[in-house]
Amino acid sequence: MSNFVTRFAPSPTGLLHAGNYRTAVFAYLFARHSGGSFILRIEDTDSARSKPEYESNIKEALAWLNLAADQQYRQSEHKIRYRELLEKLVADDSAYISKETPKNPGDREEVIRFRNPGGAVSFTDIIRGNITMDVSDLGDFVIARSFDEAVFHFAVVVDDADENVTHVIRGEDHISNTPRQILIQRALGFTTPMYAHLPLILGSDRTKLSKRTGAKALTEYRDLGFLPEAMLNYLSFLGWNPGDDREYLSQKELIEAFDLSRVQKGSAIFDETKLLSVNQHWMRQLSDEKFLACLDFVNPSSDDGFTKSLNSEILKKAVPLLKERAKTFQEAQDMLSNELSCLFNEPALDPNKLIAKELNDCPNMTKTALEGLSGAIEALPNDLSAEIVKNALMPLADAEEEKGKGGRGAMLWPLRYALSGQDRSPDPFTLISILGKEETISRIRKAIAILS
RNA sequence: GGCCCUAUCGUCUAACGGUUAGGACGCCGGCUUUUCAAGCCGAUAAUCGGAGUCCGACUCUCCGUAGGGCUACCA
Repeated sequence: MSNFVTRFAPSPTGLLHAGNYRTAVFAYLFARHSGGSFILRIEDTDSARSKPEYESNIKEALAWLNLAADQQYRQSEHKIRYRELLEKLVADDSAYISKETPKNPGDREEVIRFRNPGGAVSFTDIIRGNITMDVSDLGDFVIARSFDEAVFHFAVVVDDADENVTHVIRGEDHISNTPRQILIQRALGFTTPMYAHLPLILGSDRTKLSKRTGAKALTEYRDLGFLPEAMLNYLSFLGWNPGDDREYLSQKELIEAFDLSRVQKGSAIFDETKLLSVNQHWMRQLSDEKFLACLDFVNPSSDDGFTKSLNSEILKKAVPLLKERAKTFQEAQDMLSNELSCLFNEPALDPNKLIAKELNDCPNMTKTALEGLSGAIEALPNDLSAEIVKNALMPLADAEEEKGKGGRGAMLWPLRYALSGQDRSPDPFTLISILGKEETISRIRKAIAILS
């Protein structure tokens, strides 16, 4: 246990993207690793732009990632405290009420400005070391629009102090804001917390991730059938690594391994391709039962009922195929509706495709091949595995190979096509093991009928 | 423009003065294979440039260059 306190302080003025949540992940990991606490603070001081739906989206995303906060609150709940301290600053002349000529709609005639003492302010950043900035050119900056409307810099300082925040972990875009916040802390007699400014997450255009440049909201990934453990794993590895060769860590392992001293200084580009492969890894870790459950809850907040219409026995057998092919659950659903639909529905066959290319001048050979196959399958036990089927049928295909006309394909292509009706599908042995003897033979008979 | 931060394969990164500069993802090739996917094996690929310091720099210093951030009565 430690007395470390850190926080995630999003503003509910839009849907947050992966870059925002990466900050939450690091703060959370830091808190849990050190046995400290993690606060969720909703920064809704901009009442015009803050929306309840954005706040609930933030909470949904955090719940999805399994980043539980020890405490949570909104800054709008602290107005009285802000007013009290604002009045104190004005009373001791650290701040003053300033007459303004409004520049933008909504601007006040009077605001509260901080009396900037100027000079150099420096602080130590855990990730970057010492940073010094001349604060003079900031001028007397605005700390509140009125006594009841504190502005970001002021509210942050007050809350961090009141909540005993020891470590401010936030994006690098706040480095330039830090000196003025330190000025406010000094005026209020607060101690300065430790700062850790994280490198930014960039889009493929190498600029800060933003909706405008096409960054998805984090919850979109959830709705696309990504696993939270994959997202957490991927996000943790953006700007940090455990110091060994491990690439896939569970939340528990991440908490154990996390350390701010291994955080990168340079920004990282968000790479969806890599995310996809991490997601595939975690999908494969799931038990078949859990995998099936996820198929119906691509968006965990509601049951799509996707699998209801599918034969459950067959679906169960298809899970290994999905695990090997799909990189998201959305993809898995799509496969079930497309290239794997032949598992559930008898395909329509095109006679021209039934015959292997090399043999298209003699349909009779294909017909005999299918008849031979059908007989061999008939002789198989009822309980089939792809292995058993393969062992039984490959000799026949090899025999065809001996004859030299078209090789194994002369037999295996029509078999696979008769069963799938598709140019691309799993191999015929797997198909047979899933479809079962009866259905397989029925489909082969229909294919033979088409050839006649 | 001013201030600040940053800089290793295409991407995420390892190497905290001494390595043939390592791994992962992707890409490419091969094996396997009727197809697709998977799997296995392999290849290509990087220290931004220039000065220093040092016996020795990816690593330290300085100068460039490039990229990014901030520069609101947004956060």
